[in-house]
Amino acid sequence: MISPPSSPPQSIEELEELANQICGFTIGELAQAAGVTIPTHLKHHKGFAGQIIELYLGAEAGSKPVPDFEHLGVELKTLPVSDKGSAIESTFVCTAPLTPEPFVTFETSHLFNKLKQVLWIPLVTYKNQPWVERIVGPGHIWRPDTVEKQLLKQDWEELTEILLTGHVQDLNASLGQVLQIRPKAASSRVKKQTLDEDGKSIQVNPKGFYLRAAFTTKIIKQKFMCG
DNA sequence: TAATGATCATCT
DNA sequence: AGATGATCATTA
Repeated sequence: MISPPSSPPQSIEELEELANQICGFTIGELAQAAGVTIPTHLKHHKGFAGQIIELYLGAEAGSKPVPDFEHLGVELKTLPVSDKGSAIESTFVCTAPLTPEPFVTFETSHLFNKLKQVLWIPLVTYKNQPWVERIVGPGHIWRPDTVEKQLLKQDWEELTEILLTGHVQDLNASLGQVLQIRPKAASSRVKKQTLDEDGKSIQVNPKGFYLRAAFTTKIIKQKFMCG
């Protein structure tokens, strides 16, 4: 049986090798082999699958606002996909600053820093199957191509402009072609102080950047179309 | 408190 | 069924 590595991968190649080794196993099998207690419901353990994958790929646990494999510049994302290869959920990228710093560009943004290089791990989910049966699919490193980068940049600039000008309250998830901003908090009752368009202090629900499922579906399918 | 890992629940 | 808004656990 397979077991988690004792140290983080030192190169992209090592990371890809680790990803290859867990391909084909289910989340339940990996958790069991690692001696991790398997929760009954995902509702109270939404990050469980992601954390198991982190364990097997040698990612450092933690909540730092930097890529998972900082020394490699690689961010790790698990993505639940249907048996047809479509993303089932949107993908959280990072917290959206309610008051972005002026002069930060897309290229220097926290968001792009995380999306420069992503190791996508598809988790194949069949309908009505328990989530522990999700199968680890073939992982691959993705770097946004010219078109993808331009789409991300457009959306980021549009959304950041709204934040910069204090129109946070006008934001909703329908904005953005490939990116969107949605609530990211323990509940809608959680509030954070910021300023509105007139510079008046207001309280709003914290937000995060998410990649739309249609966008991540294309990324995952590229792997199978181009090899 | 604010960042990480995300999925849940509801509405259209 | 897809999209939007709400929510859950954990760590520093």
